Amino acid sequence: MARHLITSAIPYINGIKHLGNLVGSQLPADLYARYLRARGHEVLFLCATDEHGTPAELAAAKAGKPVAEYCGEMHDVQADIAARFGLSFDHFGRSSSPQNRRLTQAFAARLADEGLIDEVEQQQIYSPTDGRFLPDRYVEGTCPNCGFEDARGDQCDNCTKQLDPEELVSPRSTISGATDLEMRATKHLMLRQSAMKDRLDQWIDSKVDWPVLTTSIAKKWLHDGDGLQDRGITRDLSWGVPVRRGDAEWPGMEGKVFYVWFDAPIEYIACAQEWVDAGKGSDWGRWWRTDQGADDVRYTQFMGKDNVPFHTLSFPSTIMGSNEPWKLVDYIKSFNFLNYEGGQFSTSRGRGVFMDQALEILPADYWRWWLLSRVPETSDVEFTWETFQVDVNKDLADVLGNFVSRITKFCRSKFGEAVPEAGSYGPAEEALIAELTERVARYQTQMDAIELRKAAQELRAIWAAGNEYLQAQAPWSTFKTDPDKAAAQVRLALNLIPLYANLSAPFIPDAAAKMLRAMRVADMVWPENVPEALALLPAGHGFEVPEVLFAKISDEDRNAWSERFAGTRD
RNA sequence: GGCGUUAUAGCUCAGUUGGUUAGAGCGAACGACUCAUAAUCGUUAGGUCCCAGGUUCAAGUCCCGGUAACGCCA
Repeated sequence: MARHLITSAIPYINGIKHLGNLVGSQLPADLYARYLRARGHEVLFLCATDEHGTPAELAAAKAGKPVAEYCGEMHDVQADIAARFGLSFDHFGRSSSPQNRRLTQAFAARLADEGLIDEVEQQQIYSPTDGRFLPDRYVEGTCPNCGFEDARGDQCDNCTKQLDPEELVSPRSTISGATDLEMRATKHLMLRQSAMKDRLDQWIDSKVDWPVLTTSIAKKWLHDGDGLQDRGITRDLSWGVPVRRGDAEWPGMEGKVFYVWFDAPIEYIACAQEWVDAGKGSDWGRWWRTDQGADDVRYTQFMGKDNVPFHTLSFPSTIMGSNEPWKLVDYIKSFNFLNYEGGQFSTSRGRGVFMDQALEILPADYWRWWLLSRVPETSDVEFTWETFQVDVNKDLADVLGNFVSRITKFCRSKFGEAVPEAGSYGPAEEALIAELTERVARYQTQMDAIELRKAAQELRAIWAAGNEYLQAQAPWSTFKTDPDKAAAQVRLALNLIPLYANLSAPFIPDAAAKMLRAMRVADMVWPENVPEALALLPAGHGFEVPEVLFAKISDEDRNAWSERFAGTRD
């Protein structure tokens, strides 16, 4: 038994995430966490909402609420949806927590003490009326390119030209409408990532078993152009972690906050503290401090490819640069993007399926299976309603669901609702047991390696093996000539159900639970020994024929959903 | 405009450090079975691995050029 720390990239607070966000981090992290727990490992699986920054302020303003209140509400909404998707976080924290505030400020102080923070002066737009500096998105004006009057500070929505806010003709504040804007000098903190370059380079080079997607992105940022650049870690906003040097004031940094990308990954650590403070655990140090036992922990991070630079370079800069005994990540599993019907999922345009909508139309297991079995591991992957319908109907309804249905109903009609006793296993049964032993071993190997598509493929083959066995042995024919032999065949086939449930639970936890309930098995137990696991249900053990595990998706449903999710979010 | 990614069967995707007849699932055709959610099981067909060069005994795999699609950035 080992200890595994697992974190998923933390989703941003402003709104409900779509399936592309889900499949890129939280869902595969959950699969891995569930699998490791099932194998008897000690797991701490953490996630949180990423709450700071301008988009949160804008979303709160749009909702007409104070930003803290807005974030609190959205956190609860996201936590609820995550739970309904079966995401088994040990704690779902918040980057705006007091724990994260303290920790972020402490890290900044350490980095400054280590000489890894520079103070630099920059010119930025200031609004005397609002009494604050304005980030790009808080400035609007006339586009210098096309004359559009409501161009934003970062981009003109009319001609799509990318802009700098000072280029705008007659710029105004979007907060107050004030037009008396001026350029003022302001001081910011830069994290000297360039000074960490060689250490990071060696570290990344040592990770020969990491996915190519992860290391290639890291190396590109390390070596492209002038190499790894220093990064501003402060912003002129009010919503965020106030810039302080530990417990002390930071002269010249009054009214500023840390940049969201500085404090967000630190939340991985703070989240473990929140977990303890919430009374769910007793010791976070043994997970995060190498001087408190965390050297024994294997730490795995899950994220989409857009997050890789921050997790391979920025956050490690913070950890390494502190020269304190913090746990560094052992393995970074990164994913490509999921596309939607020939284009991108789009939060702003409401294109694609969002987590809440997904659960309105189908149970979580349908989505979990499809997304996890085709997770974008090596390239971007395309979601289409047609393939979703075909894949889910085939795998879940026809192969797995129908297997459970056919064997329980056949047993009920010929032997009653209990495992039949007569007969004994012959060569065909031994061959099936041997095949499954081999396949389960392969399945475990793939899961251990976090090769998720291959693992799903093996699991599908394990399901199909039951159908192949029944088809070849045909107990419905055997029964006419040799009822005892048919009884033995049925006994083995019934025993496949709890085996399948236990193996499948990381992918489809709800259906797995239903299968075990129908077979009157109380606990999930991983089949470490397949022959023993296939003797779990003794002769005479009662069961029920379960409800249809997976109803099929009809063409009408598919067409209706395809239309509903094509354009704007309803 | 700059940078990057991708290009393999009708569809969605695998193809490990270059090494024998290029794989899977779905879809299609045909057959078997009739216990089951008209489900299952088997067999078969289908590919100039985008185009054009190059390196090599050997290229889907490496290099150069082109084309196309997509993405990112200022």
